[in-house]
Amino acid sequence: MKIGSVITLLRNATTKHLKKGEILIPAGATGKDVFFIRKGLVRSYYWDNEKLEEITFQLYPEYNIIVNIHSVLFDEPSNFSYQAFEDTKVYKIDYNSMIDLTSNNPDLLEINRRYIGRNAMRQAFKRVESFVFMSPEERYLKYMKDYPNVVNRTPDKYIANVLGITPVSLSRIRNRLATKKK
Amino acid sequence: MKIGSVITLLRNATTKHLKKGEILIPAGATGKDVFFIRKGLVRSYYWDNEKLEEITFQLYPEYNIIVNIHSVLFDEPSNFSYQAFEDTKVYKIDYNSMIDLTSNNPDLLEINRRYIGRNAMRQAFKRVESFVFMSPEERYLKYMKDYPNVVNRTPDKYIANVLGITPVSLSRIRNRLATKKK
DNA sequence: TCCCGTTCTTAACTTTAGTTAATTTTCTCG
DNA sequence: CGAGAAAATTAACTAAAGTTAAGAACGGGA
Repeated sequence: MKIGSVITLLRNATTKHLKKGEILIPAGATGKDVFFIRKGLVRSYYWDNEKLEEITFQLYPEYNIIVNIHSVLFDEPSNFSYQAFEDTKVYKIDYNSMIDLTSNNPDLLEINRRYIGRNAMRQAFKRVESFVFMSPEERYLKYMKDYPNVVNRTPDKYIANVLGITPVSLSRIRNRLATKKK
Repeated sequence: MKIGSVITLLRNATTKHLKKGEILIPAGATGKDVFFIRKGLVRSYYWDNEKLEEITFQLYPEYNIIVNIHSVLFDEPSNFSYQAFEDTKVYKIDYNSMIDLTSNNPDLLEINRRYIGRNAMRQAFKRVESFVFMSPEERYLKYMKDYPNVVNRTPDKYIANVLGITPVSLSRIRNRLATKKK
Protein backbone atom coordinates (compact mmCIF):
# COMPACT_ATOMS: atom_id res chain seq x y z
CA MET A 1 0.00 0.00 0.00
CA LYS A 2 1.61 3.25 -1.15
CA ILE A 3 1.56 6.26 1.11
CA GLY A 4 0.42 8.55 -1.71
CA SER A 5 -2.70 6.51 -2.24
CA VAL A 6 -3.56 6.65 1.42
CA ILE A 7 -3.18 10.43 1.39
CA THR A 8 -5.54 10.60 -1.60
CA LEU A 9 -8.10 8.68 0.37
CA LEU A 10 -7.67 10.74 3.51
CA ARG A 11 -8.04 14.03 1.60
CA ASN A 12 -11.47 12.82 0.51
CA ALA A 13 -12.47 11.65 3.96
CA THR A 14 -13.94 13.51 6.89
CA THR A 15 -13.03 12.92 10.51
CA LYS A 16 -15.64 12.21 13.14
CA HIS A 17 -15.31 12.02 16.90
CA LEU A 18 -17.84 10.05 18.87
CA LYS A 19 -18.31 9.95 22.60
CA LYS A 20 -18.90 6.59 24.21
CA GLY A 21 -22.49 5.58 23.56
CA GLU A 22 -23.06 7.77 20.50
CA ILE A 23 -24.56 6.22 17.38
CA LEU A 24 -22.42 6.07 14.26
CA ILE A 25 -25.06 4.52 11.99
CA PRO A 26 -28.65 4.22 13.15
CA ALA A 27 -30.82 1.25 12.23
CA GLY A 28 -32.72 1.95 9.04
CA ALA A 29 -30.00 4.13 7.56
CA THR A 30 -29.50 3.88 3.82
CA GLY A 31 -26.29 5.92 3.50
CA LYS A 32 -23.39 4.23 1.81
CA ASP A 33 -20.47 5.26 3.94
CA VAL A 34 -17.20 3.57 4.65
CA PHE A 35 -15.63 4.15 8.05
CA PHE A 36 -12.12 3.52 9.19
CA ILE A 37 -11.77 3.31 12.94
CA ARG A 38 -8.68 5.28 13.89
CA LYS A 39 -9.20 4.88 17.62
CA GLY A 40 -11.79 3.31 19.85
CA LEU A 41 -14.31 0.50 19.64
CA VAL A 42 -17.61 0.18 17.79
CA ARG A 43 -20.32 -2.41 18.14
CA SER A 44 -23.13 -3.31 15.78
CA TYR A 45 -26.35 -4.52 17.30
CA TYR A 46 -29.86 -5.54 16.47
CA TRP A 47 -33.04 -4.84 18.40
CA ASP A 48 -34.77 -8.14 19.05
CA ASN A 49 -38.51 -7.57 19.20
CA GLU A 50 -39.22 -11.00 20.67
CA LYS A 51 -36.75 -10.88 23.51
CA LEU A 52 -37.12 -7.13 23.92
CA GLU A 53 -33.40 -6.56 24.11
CA GLU A 54 -30.41 -5.59 22.05
CA ILE A 55 -28.29 -8.37 20.58
CA THR A 56 -24.75 -7.39 19.73
CA PHE A 57 -23.70 -8.72 16.36
CA GLN A 58 -20.07 -7.69 16.07
CA LEU A 59 -17.33 -5.66 17.72
CA TYR A 60 -14.86 -3.56 15.74
CA PRO A 61 -11.68 -2.21 17.38
CA GLU A 62 -9.34 0.42 15.95
CA TYR A 63 -7.80 -0.10 12.49
CA ASN A 64 -10.90 -1.89 11.29
CA ILE A 65 -13.06 -0.86 8.39
CA ILE A 66 -16.80 -0.67 8.84
CA VAL A 67 -19.19 -0.71 5.97
CA ASN A 68 -22.82 -1.18 6.58
CA ILE A 69 -23.20 -4.40 4.67
CA HIS A 70 -26.97 -4.13 4.41
CA SER A 71 -27.00 -0.72 2.74
CA VAL A 72 -23.70 -0.78 0.88
CA LEU A 73 -23.72 -4.31 -0.50
CA PHE A 74 -27.33 -5.40 -0.34
CA ASP A 75 -29.11 -2.09 -1.10
CA GLU A 76 -31.37 -2.51 1.90
CA PRO A 77 -31.77 -0.23 4.89
CA SER A 78 -29.43 -1.16 7.69
CA ASN A 79 -30.71 -3.86 10.03
CA PHE A 80 -28.19 -2.87 12.64
CA SER A 81 -27.21 0.16 14.62
CA TYR A 82 -23.54 0.93 15.01
CA GLN A 83 -22.57 2.50 18.30
CA ALA A 84 -19.31 3.84 19.69
CA PHE A 85 -18.49 1.64 22.63
CA GLU A 86 -15.60 3.83 23.71
CA ASP A 87 -14.68 7.38 22.76
CA THR A 88 -13.97 6.80 19.11
CA LYS A 89 -12.38 8.56 16.16
CA VAL A 90 -13.30 7.51 12.63
CA TYR A 91 -12.53 8.57 9.09
CA LYS A 92 -15.56 8.57 6.86
CA ILE A 93 -15.83 8.46 3.09
CA ASP A 94 -18.77 7.96 0.81
CA TYR A 95 -18.67 4.52 -0.74
CA ASN A 96 -19.37 5.69 -4.28
CA SER A 97 -16.73 8.42 -4.10
CA MET A 98 -14.39 5.75 -2.94
CA ILE A 99 -15.25 3.53 -5.89
CA ASP A 100 -14.66 6.48 -8.24
CA LEU A 101 -11.31 7.21 -6.64
CA THR A 102 -10.25 3.60 -6.67
CA SER A 103 -11.23 2.85 -10.26
CA ASN A 104 -8.78 5.50 -11.51
CA ASN A 105 -5.99 4.36 -9.27
CA PRO A 106 -4.57 0.84 -9.35
CA ASP A 107 -3.18 1.08 -5.82
CA LEU A 108 -6.51 2.12 -4.41
CA LEU A 109 -8.30 -0.50 -6.44
CA GLU A 110 -6.07 -3.01 -4.75
CA ILE A 111 -6.78 -1.50 -1.33
CA ASN A 112 -10.46 -1.59 -2.06
CA ARG A 113 -10.46 -5.21 -3.18
CA ARG A 114 -8.14 -6.36 -0.49
CA TYR A 115 -9.27 -4.54 2.59
CA ILE A 116 -12.96 -4.12 2.06
CA GLY A 117 -14.36 -6.98 0.05
CA ARG A 118 -11.87 -9.61 0.94
CA ASN A 119 -11.57 -8.80 4.61
CA ALA A 120 -15.26 -8.62 5.28
CA MET A 121 -15.74 -11.81 3.31
CA ARG A 122 -13.01 -13.58 5.18
CA GLN A 123 -14.38 -12.59 8.55
CA ALA A 124 -17.91 -13.66 7.69
CA PHE A 125 -16.77 -16.96 6.22
CA LYS A 126 -14.50 -17.87 9.11
CA ARG A 127 -17.29 -17.03 11.47
CA VAL A 128 -19.69 -19.37 9.71
CA GLU A 129 -17.05 -22.08 9.93
CA SER A 130 -16.77 -21.53 13.68
CA PHE A 131 -20.51 -22.06 14.08
CA VAL A 132 -20.61 -25.16 11.92
CA PHE A 133 -17.51 -26.92 13.24
CA MET A 134 -17.05 -25.72 16.80
CA SER A 135 -18.86 -25.90 20.14
CA PRO A 136 -19.65 -22.70 22.07
CA GLU A 137 -16.69 -23.41 24.35
CA GLU A 138 -14.28 -23.81 21.45
CA ARG A 139 -15.75 -20.74 19.82
CA TYR A 140 -15.09 -18.73 22.94
CA LEU A 141 -11.48 -19.89 23.17
CA LYS A 142 -10.91 -19.06 19.53
CA TYR A 143 -12.46 -15.63 19.90
CA MET A 144 -10.24 -14.87 22.88
CA LYS A 145 -7.20 -15.97 20.92
CA ASP A 146 -8.14 -14.06 17.76
CA TYR A 147 -9.42 -10.86 19.36
CA PRO A 148 -7.83 -10.44 22.80
CA ASN A 149 -7.85 -6.68 22.29
CA VAL A 150 -11.62 -6.80 21.95
CA VAL A 151 -12.33 -9.28 24.73
CA ASN A 152 -10.52 -7.44 27.46
CA ARG A 153 -12.24 -4.15 26.70
CA THR A 154 -15.78 -5.47 26.39
CA PRO A 155 -18.19 -6.77 29.05
CA ASP A 156 -18.82 -10.49 28.68
CA LYS A 157 -22.51 -10.14 27.97
CA TYR A 158 -21.70 -8.57 24.60
CA ILE A 159 -19.12 -11.21 23.79
CA ALA A 160 -21.75 -13.84 24.57
CA ASN A 161 -24.07 -12.29 21.98
CA VAL A 162 -21.34 -12.38 19.36
CA LEU A 163 -20.74 -16.06 20.10
CA GLY A 164 -24.44 -16.82 19.80
CA ILE A 165 -24.95 -17.84 23.44
CA THR A 166 -26.38 -16.26 26.60
CA PRO A 167 -24.30 -14.33 29.14
CA VAL A 168 -25.17 -16.90 31.82
CA SER A 169 -23.91 -19.67 29.60
CA LEU A 170 -20.67 -17.82 28.91
CA SER A 171 -20.13 -17.37 32.62
CA ARG A 172 -20.48 -21.11 33.12
CA ILE A 173 -18.10 -21.85 30.29
CA ARG A 174 -15.51 -19.59 31.93
CA ASN A 175 -16.07 -21.38 35.20
CA ARG A 176 -15.70 -24.81 33.58
CA LEU A 177 -12.50 -23.79 31.87
CA ALA A 178 -11.07 -22.34 35.08
CA THR A 179 -11.73 -25.47 37.12
CA LYS A 180 -10.59 -27.73 34.29
CA LYS A 181 -7.20 -26.05 34.22
CA LYS A 182 -6.30 -26.98 37.80
CA MET B 1 -27.12 -9.01 -17.86
CA LYS B 2 -26.60 -8.88 -21.63
CA ILE B 3 -26.71 -12.09 -23.62
CA GLY B 4 -23.53 -11.18 -25.51
CA SER B 5 -21.56 -11.00 -22.32
CA VAL B 6 -22.77 -14.37 -21.21
CA ILE B 7 -21.70 -15.85 -24.53
CA THR B 8 -18.25 -14.33 -24.10
CA LEU B 9 -18.00 -16.05 -20.76
CA LEU B 10 -19.25 -19.37 -22.04
CA ARG B 11 -16.79 -19.36 -24.96
CA ASN B 12 -14.01 -19.19 -22.42
CA ALA B 13 -15.46 -21.88 -20.20
CA THR B 14 -15.19 -25.64 -20.37
CA THR B 15 -17.99 -28.05 -19.59
CA LYS B 16 -17.60 -30.85 -17.11
CA HIS B 17 -19.87 -33.76 -16.34
CA LEU B 18 -19.66 -35.45 -12.96
CA LYS B 19 -21.28 -38.63 -11.84
CA LYS B 20 -22.89 -38.72 -8.44
CA GLY B 21 -20.12 -39.02 -5.87
CA GLU B 22 -17.29 -37.65 -8.02
CA ILE B 23 -15.05 -34.93 -6.61
CA LEU B 24 -15.11 -31.52 -8.25
CA ILE B 25 -12.44 -29.90 -6.09
CA PRO B 26 -10.36 -32.04 -3.73
CA ALA B 27 -9.25 -30.74 -0.33
CA GLY B 28 -5.84 -29.12 -0.58
CA ALA B 29 -6.42 -27.85 -4.11
CA THR B 30 -4.93 -24.47 -4.94
CA GLY B 31 -6.51 -23.96 -8.38
CA LYS B 32 -8.49 -20.78 -8.84
CA ASP B 33 -11.49 -21.94 -10.77
CA VAL B 34 -15.02 -20.62 -10.92
CA PHE B 35 -17.80 -23.12 -11.51
CA PHE B 36 -21.34 -22.54 -12.58
CA ILE B 37 -23.65 -25.42 -11.81
CA ARG B 38 -25.83 -25.98 -14.83
CA LYS B 39 -27.52 -29.05 -13.45
CA GLY B 40 -27.23 -31.14 -10.33
CA LEU B 41 -26.18 -30.65 -6.74
CA VAL B 42 -22.78 -30.16 -5.15
CA ARG B 43 -21.77 -30.27 -1.51
CA SER B 44 -18.68 -28.92 0.20
CA TYR B 45 -17.41 -30.81 3.20
CA TYR B 46 -14.61 -30.93 5.69
CA TRP B 47 -12.90 -33.94 7.17
CA ASP B 48 -13.05 -33.67 10.94
CA ASN B 49 -10.03 -35.37 12.44
CA GLU B 50 -11.44 -35.35 15.96
CA LYS B 51 -14.81 -36.85 15.20
CA LEU B 52 -13.42 -38.99 12.38
CA GLU B 53 -16.19 -38.06 10.02
CA GLU B 54 -17.12 -35.72 7.20
CA ILE B 55 -18.98 -32.54 8.08
CA THR B 56 -20.94 -31.00 5.24
CA PHE B 57 -20.46 -27.26 5.09
CA GLN B 58 -22.75 -26.18 2.28
CA LEU B 59 -25.02 -27.44 -0.48
CA TYR B 60 -25.16 -25.86 -3.94
CA PRO B 61 -27.99 -26.65 -6.35
CA GLU B 62 -28.14 -25.77 -10.05
CA TYR B 63 -27.69 -22.14 -11.15
CA ASN B 64 -25.32 -21.49 -8.29
CA ILE B 65 -21.76 -20.31 -8.63
CA ILE B 66 -19.03 -22.10 -6.76
CA VAL B 67 -15.70 -20.56 -6.07
CA ASN B 68 -13.37 -22.16 -3.67
CA ILE B 69 -13.20 -19.29 -1.21
CA HIS B 70 -10.04 -20.55 0.49
CA SER B 71 -7.94 -20.69 -2.66
CA VAL B 72 -9.55 -17.93 -4.73
CA LEU B 73 -10.05 -15.26 -2.09
CA PHE B 74 -7.73 -16.20 0.74
CA ASP B 75 -4.78 -17.66 -1.21
CA GLU B 76 -4.77 -20.78 0.92
CA PRO B 77 -5.19 -24.38 -0.13
CA SER B 78 -8.80 -25.45 0.01
CA ASN B 79 -9.99 -26.69 3.38
CA PHE B 80 -12.97 -28.34 1.81
CA SER B 81 -13.68 -30.94 -0.79
CA TYR B 82 -16.46 -30.30 -3.27
CA GLN B 83 -18.38 -33.34 -4.38
CA ALA B 84 -21.16 -33.93 -6.89
CA PHE B 85 -24.12 -35.09 -4.87
CA GLU B 86 -26.13 -35.93 -7.97
CA ASP B 87 -25.10 -36.35 -11.58
CA THR B 88 -23.93 -32.83 -12.25
CA LYS B 89 -22.97 -30.60 -15.15
CA VAL B 90 -20.82 -27.55 -14.55
CA TYR B 91 -19.18 -24.80 -16.57
CA LYS B 92 -15.67 -24.04 -15.45
CA ILE B 93 -13.54 -20.98 -16.02
CA ASP B 94 -10.23 -19.92 -14.56
CA TYR B 95 -10.72 -17.11 -12.08
CA ASN B 96 -7.90 -14.95 -13.41
CA SER B 97 -9.04 -15.33 -17.01
CA MET B 98 -12.41 -14.28 -15.78
CA ILE B 99 -11.00 -11.20 -14.09
CA ASP B 100 -9.18 -10.32 -17.35
CA LEU B 101 -12.35 -10.74 -19.35
CA THR B 102 -14.43 -8.76 -16.93
CA SER B 103 -12.04 -5.84 -16.54
CA ASN B 104 -12.34 -5.05 -20.26
CA ASN B 105 -16.08 -5.41 -20.31
CA PRO B 106 -18.38 -3.31 -18.14
CA ASP B 107 -21.23 -5.82 -18.33
CA LEU B 108 -19.04 -8.64 -17.18
CA LEU B 109 -17.49 -6.49 -14.49
CA GLU B 110 -20.99 -5.98 -13.20
CA ILE B 111 -21.73 -9.71 -13.39
CA ASN B 112 -18.52 -10.41 -11.56
CA ARG B 113 -19.22 -7.92 -8.79
CA ARG B 114 -22.83 -8.79 -8.47
CA TYR B 115 -22.93 -12.52 -8.76
CA ILE B 116 -19.65 -13.60 -7.30
CA GLY B 117 -18.51 -11.20 -4.63
CA ARG B 118 -21.86 -9.90 -3.55
CA ASN B 119 -23.72 -13.17 -3.62
CA ALA B 120 -21.14 -15.12 -1.68
CA MET B 121 -20.88 -12.28 0.79
CA ARG B 122 -24.59 -12.08 1.21
CA GLN B 123 -24.92 -15.79 1.80
CA ALA B 124 -22.15 -15.86 4.37
CA PHE B 125 -23.46 -12.81 6.18
CA LYS B 126 -27.04 -14.01 6.32
CA ARG B 127 -25.80 -17.31 7.60
CA VAL B 128 -23.87 -15.69 10.44
CA GLU B 129 -27.01 -13.77 11.32
CA SER B 130 -28.97 -17.00 11.50
CA PHE B 131 -26.49 -18.42 14.00
CA VAL B 132 -26.40 -15.32 16.17
CA PHE B 133 -30.10 -14.54 16.26
CA MET B 134 -31.87 -17.85 15.78
CA SER B 135 -32.28 -21.17 17.58
CA PRO B 136 -31.55 -24.45 15.78
CA GLU B 137 -35.27 -24.96 15.29
CA GLU B 138 -35.77 -21.52 13.75
CA ARG B 139 -32.67 -22.05 11.65
CA TYR B 140 -34.10 -25.27 10.28
CA LEU B 141 -37.44 -23.68 9.41
CA LYS B 142 -35.68 -20.81 7.66
CA TYR B 143 -33.46 -23.17 5.70
CA MET B 144 -36.46 -25.19 4.56
CA LYS B 145 -38.17 -21.99 3.47
CA ASP B 146 -35.12 -20.54 1.69
CA TYR B 147 -33.84 -23.72 0.06
CA PRO B 148 -36.73 -26.16 -0.40
CA ASN B 149 -35.12 -27.41 -3.63
CA VAL B 150 -32.06 -28.42 -1.62
CA VAL B 151 -33.83 -29.88 1.39
CA ASN B 152 -36.04 -32.29 -0.51
CA ARG B 153 -33.12 -33.71 -2.48
CA THR B 154 -30.70 -34.14 0.39
CA PRO B 155 -30.70 -36.62 3.28
CA ASP B 156 -31.31 -34.90 6.60
CA LYS B 157 -27.94 -35.78 8.08
CA TYR B 158 -26.25 -33.41 5.66
CA ILE B 159 -28.78 -30.67 6.33
CA ALA B 160 -28.07 -31.13 10.04
CA ASN B 161 -24.37 -30.47 9.43
CA VAL B 162 -25.13 -27.30 7.52
CA LEU B 163 -27.29 -26.10 10.40
CA GLY B 164 -24.53 -26.82 12.91
CA ILE B 165 -26.39 -29.57 14.77
CA THR B 166 -26.35 -33.38 14.89
CA PRO B 167 -28.63 -35.58 12.76
CA VAL B 168 -30.25 -36.99 15.90
CA SER B 169 -31.05 -33.51 17.07
CA LEU B 170 -32.55 -32.58 13.71
CA SER B 171 -34.74 -35.66 13.84
CA ARG B 172 -36.06 -34.58 17.24
CA ILE B 173 -36.70 -31.06 16.01
CA ARG B 174 -38.75 -32.46 13.16
CA ASN B 175 -40.66 -34.59 15.63
CA ARG B 176 -41.31 -31.62 17.92
CA LEU B 177 -42.57 -29.52 15.04
CA ALA B 178 -44.84 -32.31 13.79
CA THR B 179 -46.49 -32.87 17.18
CA LYS B 180 -46.69 -29.11 17.86
CA LYS B 181 -48.72 -28.61 14.68
CA LYS B 182 -51.59 -30.83 15.78
C1' DT C 1 -38.53 -57.72 -6.69
C1' DC C 2 -35.38 -58.51 -3.20
C1' DC C 3 -31.32 -57.40 -0.78
C1' DC C 4 -28.01 -54.57 1.42
C1' DG C 5 -26.37 -50.43 2.82
C1' DT C 6 -27.67 -45.92 4.11
C1' DT C 7 -30.54 -43.02 6.61
C1' DC C 8 -33.99 -42.05 10.03
C1' DT C 9 -36.07 -42.59 14.25
C1' DT C 10 -36.35 -43.68 18.97
C1' DA C 11 -34.64 -44.53 23.50
C1' DA C 12 -31.77 -43.88 27.55
C1' DC C 13 -28.47 -41.28 29.43
C1' DT C 14 -25.11 -37.36 29.99
C1' DT C 15 -23.89 -32.86 29.21
C1' DT C 16 -24.75 -28.33 28.12
C1' DA C 17 -27.68 -24.33 27.29
C1' DG C 18 -31.83 -21.37 28.25
C1' DT C 19 -34.50 -18.96 31.89
C1' DT C 20 -35.38 -16.51 35.95
C1' DA C 21 -34.00 -14.56 39.89
C1' DA C 22 -31.15 -13.46 43.81
C1' DT C 23 -26.60 -12.09 45.25
C1' DT C 24 -22.10 -10.46 44.68
C1' DT C 25 -18.77 -7.88 42.21
C1' DT C 26 -17.31 -4.36 39.33
C1' DC C 27 -17.89 0.19 36.93
C1' DT C 28 -19.03 4.76 36.46
C1' DC C 29 -19.45 9.30 37.28
C1' DG C 30 -21.00 12.98 40.13
C1' DC D 1 -14.61 8.57 47.49
C1' DG D 2 -19.30 6.69 47.53
C1' DA D 3 -23.90 5.68 45.74
C1' DG D 4 -26.32 3.73 42.14
C1' DA D 5 -26.17 1.24 37.99
C1' DA D 6 -24.40 -2.35 35.24
C1' DA D 7 -22.37 -6.67 34.87
C1' DA D 8 -21.04 -11.20 36.51
C1' DT D 9 -21.77 -15.10 39.11
C1' DT D 10 -24.44 -18.61 41.17
C1' DA D 11 -28.39 -21.47 42.00
C1' DA D 12 -32.43 -24.11 40.81
C1' DC D 13 -35.06 -25.57 37.37
C1' DT D 14 -36.48 -26.63 32.49
C1' DA D 15 -35.52 -27.49 27.88
C1' DA D 16 -32.70 -28.86 24.44
C1' DA D 17 -28.59 -30.91 22.42
C1' DG D 18 -24.76 -34.42 22.31
C1' DT D 19 -23.71 -39.44 22.43
C1' DT D 20 -24.30 -44.19 21.74
C1' DA D 21 -26.75 -47.80 20.24
C1' DA D 22 -30.51 -50.48 18.46
C1' DG D 23 -34.23 -51.15 15.44
C1' DA D 24 -37.24 -49.46 11.62
C1' DA D 25 -37.74 -47.43 7.26
C1' DC D 26 -36.03 -46.22 3.00
C1' DG D 27 -33.72 -46.45 -1.48
C1' DG D 28 -30.90 -47.82 -5.21
C1' DG D 29 -28.87 -51.27 -7.65
C1' DA D 30 -28.46 -56.28 -9.26
